[in-house]
Amino acid sequence: MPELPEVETICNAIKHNIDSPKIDEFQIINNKLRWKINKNIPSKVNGQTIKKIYRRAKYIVFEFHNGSLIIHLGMTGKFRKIQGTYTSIKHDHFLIKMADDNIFVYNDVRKFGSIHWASDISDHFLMKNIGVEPLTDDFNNLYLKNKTTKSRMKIKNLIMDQKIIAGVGNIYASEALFLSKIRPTKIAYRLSKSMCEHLVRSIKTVLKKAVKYGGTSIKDYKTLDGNSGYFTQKLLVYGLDKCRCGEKIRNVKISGRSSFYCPKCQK
DNA sequence: CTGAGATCCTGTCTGC
DNA sequence: TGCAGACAGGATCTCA
Repeated sequence: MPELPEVETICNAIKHNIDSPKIDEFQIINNKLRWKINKNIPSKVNGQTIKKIYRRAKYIVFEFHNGSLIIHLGMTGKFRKIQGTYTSIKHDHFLIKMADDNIFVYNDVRKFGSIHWASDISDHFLMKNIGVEPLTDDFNNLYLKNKTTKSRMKIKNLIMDQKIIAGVGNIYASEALFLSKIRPTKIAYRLSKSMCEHLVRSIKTVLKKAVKYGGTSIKDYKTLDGNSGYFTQKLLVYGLDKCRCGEKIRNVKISGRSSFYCPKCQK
């Protein structure tokens, strides 16, 4: 899926593509997503004004006075903006027609995405166990050291755990570990204090940079206008054959996910 | 409690 | 060209 930078990019794109924040009509096209789309959503949001659009972890949140829409893009979820008449294409799931005549259509090939209505978002099951936002001060050396000290997980799994850090996925986990010179297979509690500090810095650096470049496009990710992100060209290990040091990059499976690292640069 | 594996679904690519 | 199998950026659930 889109990870933090991609969701942030899409969130910003939606914000900037809304002239009037009032929703005319929410329409369910195909309710089969990760969780069936609740039939009551239209009655909650039709005619309502969006107070705020923001990202939390990998979720896009539309906030209203009476509650929030929580959207996850799964692996292949994307929005496209159209104007005028809606023409359906394969794998469309729902659309949000704004009063300003813009229509945002959600399309998801693999159906791993989701949309929920929550009257109280802090209480929602998808939200209440989410960990710290990595780009805030809450994510710091002390926080990561506390988490790693008592964990026997492989460090890559730990930083991808949404209950611990919100928004880091498979690509940026590999990239951050490369910057930190730590192997993805290293057991969390074996990280030294300075390794933890380096990792905190690296996660922040890589995410910020990816946001700046509009995200990464490996396969399915597209921003609102159909463009791919430019961070793809900035990747240092993910999906690459050769490290900049000349060494061949290894691709190992960790909990079933491809994990790239340079055996020479990462210890 | 922890951590690993199966699972949801479709499209694309590789190899025979 | 056909077809089987592997694989894809997520995260929840089940089980040991």
